[in-house]
Amino acid sequence: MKRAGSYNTKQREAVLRHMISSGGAHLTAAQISERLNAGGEPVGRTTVYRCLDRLAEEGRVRRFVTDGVSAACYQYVEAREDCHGHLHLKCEACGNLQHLECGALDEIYRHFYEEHAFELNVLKTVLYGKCGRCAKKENLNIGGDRI
Amino acid sequence: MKRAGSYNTKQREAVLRHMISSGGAHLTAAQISERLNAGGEPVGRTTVYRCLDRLAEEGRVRRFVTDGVSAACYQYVEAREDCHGHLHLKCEACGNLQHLECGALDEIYRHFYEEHAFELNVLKTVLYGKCGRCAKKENLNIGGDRI
DNA sequence: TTGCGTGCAAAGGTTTTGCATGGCA
DNA sequence: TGCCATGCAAAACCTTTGCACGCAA
Repeated sequence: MKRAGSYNTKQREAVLRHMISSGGAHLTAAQISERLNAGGEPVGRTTVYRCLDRLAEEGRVRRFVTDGVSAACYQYVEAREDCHGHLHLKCEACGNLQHLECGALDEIYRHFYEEHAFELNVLKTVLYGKCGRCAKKENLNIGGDRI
Repeated sequence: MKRAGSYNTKQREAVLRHMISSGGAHLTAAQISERLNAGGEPVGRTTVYRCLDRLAEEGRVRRFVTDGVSAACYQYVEAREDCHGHLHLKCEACGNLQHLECGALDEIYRHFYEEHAFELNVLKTVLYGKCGRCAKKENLNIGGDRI
């Protein structure tokens, strides 16, 4: 599964291990680098980018972009690829990105596929809206505009 | 529908007019600025960004991010009222943007709202995937990758 | 030894911000 | 007149690249 002529290095292992141990968390390259540095396994930002690039190429990690301004997020992909995984919900108010893991999603997929002949790409799709906390906050005090 | 205390300027009109006349094309801020300059209606890049920000806020324009490295694209959104409660499906293969009009959507909204406390923003959300035509095509001849 | 990997610094690109000027109402 | 808008330059930001050095095999 390894690219021919590639070496195993501590840094590469550290990055992969950190992705795995973070579960399905969304991490930026900078976060990964910082955490590894704090954990006593320093890996430069450049190297983190390069490792993630390769991992993404191999399909072990997926890269996604929310708004294009903040940094890209990387997420570990469970070995099982054809499990539907999950959708992502991005709150436009607080910027929080939340995983949506829900049994009803299968039904939604099926609906799009059967009724609209559309194969939803879960990896790329991000749903935008407002999370419960922010919606509540906005109802309490009107005029709290945020980016 | 205008923000209170906003002025109409030539630049803002020029940007909006250009978006409208470009149909549903995907344009970057730089492209818009260049074309307007070439057309004798100079609008600075900064201003283009600010106009697009506001138009996106008003829902008249949609902002797309492809990879987070190249520039974001902006696209004019038909201002029809009957487009209000519709999701958009974007085919990653042929690029076609399809309006989704379906009674089941209400149920989906309600599901997100009640089960996940998430208010879906229909204006900004685009579902990515593959339309029926392209999925069928891909099954016939393997290896037709497109961006 | 060979050649890939690493990491610093710098470059490249997009988007935002500060600030003085100009224009709408 | 009072704001808001504009646009230049510069900043902020993420990501990539050049290059010398280090390390895996």
